[in-house]
Amino acid sequence: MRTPKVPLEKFELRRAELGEATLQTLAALGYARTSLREIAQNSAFSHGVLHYYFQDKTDLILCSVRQYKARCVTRYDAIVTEAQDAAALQQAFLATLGDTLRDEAMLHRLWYDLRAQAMFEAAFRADVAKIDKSLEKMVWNVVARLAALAGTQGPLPSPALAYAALDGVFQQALLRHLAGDRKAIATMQQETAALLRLLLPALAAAPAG
Amino acid sequence: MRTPKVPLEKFELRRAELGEATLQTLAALGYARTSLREIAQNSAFSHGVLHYYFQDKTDLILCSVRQYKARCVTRYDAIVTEAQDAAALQQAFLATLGDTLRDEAMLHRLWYDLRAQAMFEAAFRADVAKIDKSLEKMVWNVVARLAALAGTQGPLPSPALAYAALDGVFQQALLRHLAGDRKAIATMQQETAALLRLLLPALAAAPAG
Amino acid sequence: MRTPKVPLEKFELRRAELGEATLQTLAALGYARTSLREIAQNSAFSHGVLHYYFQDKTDLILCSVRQYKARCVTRYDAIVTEAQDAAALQQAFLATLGDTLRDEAMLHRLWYDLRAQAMFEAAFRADVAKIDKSLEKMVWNVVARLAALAGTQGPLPSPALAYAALDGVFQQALLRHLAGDRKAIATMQQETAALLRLLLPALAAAPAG
Amino acid sequence: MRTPKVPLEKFELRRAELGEATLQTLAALGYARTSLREIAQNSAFSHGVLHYYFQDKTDLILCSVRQYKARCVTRYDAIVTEAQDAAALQQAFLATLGDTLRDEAMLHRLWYDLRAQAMFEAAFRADVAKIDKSLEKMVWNVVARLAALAGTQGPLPSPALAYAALDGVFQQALLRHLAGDRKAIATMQQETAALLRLLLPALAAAPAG
DNA sequence: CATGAATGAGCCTTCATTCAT
DNA sequence: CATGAATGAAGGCTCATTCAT
Repeated sequence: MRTPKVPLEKFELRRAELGEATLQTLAALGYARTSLREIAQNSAFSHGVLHYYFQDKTDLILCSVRQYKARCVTRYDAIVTEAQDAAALQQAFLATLGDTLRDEAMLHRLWYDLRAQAMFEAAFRADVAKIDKSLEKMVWNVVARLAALAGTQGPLPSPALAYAALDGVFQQALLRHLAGDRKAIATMQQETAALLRLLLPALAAAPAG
Repeated sequence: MRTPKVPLEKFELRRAELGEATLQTLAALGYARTSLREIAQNSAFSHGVLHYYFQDKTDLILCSVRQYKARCVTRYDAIVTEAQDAAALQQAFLATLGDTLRDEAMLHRLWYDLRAQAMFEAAFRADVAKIDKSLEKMVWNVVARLAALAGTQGPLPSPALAYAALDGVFQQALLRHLAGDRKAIATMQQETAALLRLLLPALAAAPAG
Repeated sequence: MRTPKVPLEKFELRRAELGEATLQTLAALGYARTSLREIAQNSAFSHGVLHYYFQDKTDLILCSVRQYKARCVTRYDAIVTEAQDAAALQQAFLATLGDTLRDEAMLHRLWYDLRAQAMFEAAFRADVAKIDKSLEKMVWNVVARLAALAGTQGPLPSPALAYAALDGVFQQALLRHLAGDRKAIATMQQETAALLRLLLPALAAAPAG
Repeated sequence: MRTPKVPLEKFELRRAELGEATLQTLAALGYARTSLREIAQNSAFSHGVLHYYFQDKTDLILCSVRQYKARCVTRYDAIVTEAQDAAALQQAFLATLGDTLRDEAMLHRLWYDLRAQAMFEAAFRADVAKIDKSLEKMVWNVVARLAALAGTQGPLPSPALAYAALDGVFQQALLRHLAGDRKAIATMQQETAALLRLLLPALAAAPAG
């Protein structure tokens, strides 16, 4: 009871804090342009501290990437739980996707950047794959619930296919949004709606309001 | 503004040659890890000459990216022209997709890398967007022809949606392929087939062999 | 000037303990590659405590060097006391030299390292000189006793010369031993015997068994 | 004939130039305190150049060490050739040893430093061993010639023993000289003379003038 | 034209040292 | 007393870029 925090817990807290600064810097500059000095300047600490809490740059980036995951993965849980019918769920989903695109564009471009880096650097692969799997699960939560609410009878698409296709649409939208396209969000929502109708034909019968 | 005293044709030839070396190096190492020295070493020229033919590193990379486009964009023209029926076209498409994934994985991971860089560096955006548009057109060539051969009656998906969804599937497959998944290609082909059936329901009636 | 509130005895005990850890680390890595962190990790203490017990790195190293001296300087006392005749003393001396080379090679290379450092850093000079003097005395103990037992009549070499020459032979042997030469110890013993015969011609008359 | 120097030759020339700057810096600061930036500052170049001409720090140091050897190894050739009798040769030898100690103390302490480093760093061992062998040969040139001129009848000491013992004496003298002992050189000459008389008893009969 | 020598900023990392707790 | 968190200088090294030849 002398020490308010277990040392190890405090250590992890600081790691998380620095991981967050890393995330912000990576999101702002991209992997290729992010240096440890820049990260430290976006934190309350000197750059020497980074090597006190992390083995090396890779360790730091992986830690911050895991933080990204925790932040993303529960984003759609609430709307899945709360939605009363298919139309409402779809609408909430599209709205939240739009919010994400608008508010977290920086963070999401980082994700696509890191996923691309994982194609080159084996060190990133395991973590990136785990996050991708989590995102797939998250998307599937929505799609499966949507299917249930819409009373889908026929076969469902595989979770992998649903995620890949929806992610493809999101990625294109992000690209256009970052290029300054004002209609990127609205277009993304329309295309996502169209894609959902293809994935779950039952939705087409009861279109979203 | 360089005013080359070389005949302009030769100048462009050299640029192309160096662009090709750049492409190979980028594909092997990724944007973040590619240096001008490395590029020069993968070419027949010295390291200093790069700044004679290119303003700076960005100029060089953009040039090499444009070369990437030329290489990709006609890849599916032949099968569109030659296919006699929907089943044959789909089969040829899936086979060629598989070949691409197997034989040009390096080049394609570079594409995803550069597309991610374009989200950070405005200088890359115009070129990346143009290439993305070309790819979309290329994909649409196939999809539209497939629809025609299958005798699709109802509305077609938008070219943007078709491209985004198919690209999403390809990207996931590339990720798994590079991670060592032996079944990545086969899985990609199955998911692409499933996706095509969703995009063009008429295909489902006359499934590919 | 630190005024320790610990009993002075305990303070000195700690210094000795940390000096020992320093000695081990220096012997393992050499002066140029030894860091305070590494030293602390080879001790039972934390890295911060070093600056409580020592003014700075130099102070710590000097302390550990003095410990080295204490360890070495009595090494040949026993054989001088116990030997009954010249042949036995010489044999015991050579045997012990061999043991030293085999068992304490790490510590001895440290000595040569630190002696070289003293040529650059004035701070080391006084301590190194004192140790060198002690070693000279130690060697002379043996040589002088050997001379007495052999019944040497003529003039003796100076202690400084005897030490310098014997040390030169030892140093060469250590170098070869550390380079992996299996015969380094045996060669050293032969050369030392030859050198002793030159230093004390009386030995040649009654050669060691 | 266009280029006044063969490129490769020019490259080696620059390497030698930088090796020389390295040698000066090492001699001034010692291995543990020498940085590449410091070396560059003792040269006409920026520190980036060092990595253009040398693979890494070890490569640079090894190159400079090899230069040390070339400088040392012929130092006594002239006096061996020119000396007419044993007394003259011994006197010339002692005089040159004294000059060396006075004029090149810095360089010689570097040698002892690097020889100590070789006990820790395997990368240095081969070069250090080769130089040590050259020095032994150089010393033996003198000793053997001295023996011949003195008309030595009995067995000679091994070259290794002669070198080790003489080097031990020189090293002690260097230590004292660097510590400010004004009599270090004279003492060294006396002890060397004494050692030579022990090594070559024939010298004692015809003492040096 | 083309080379490769040279620069200097910047990168990741290590380190001795300080200091709040 | 002792810890370990934090600092900032310095280390080896890479890099895009410039420029004399």
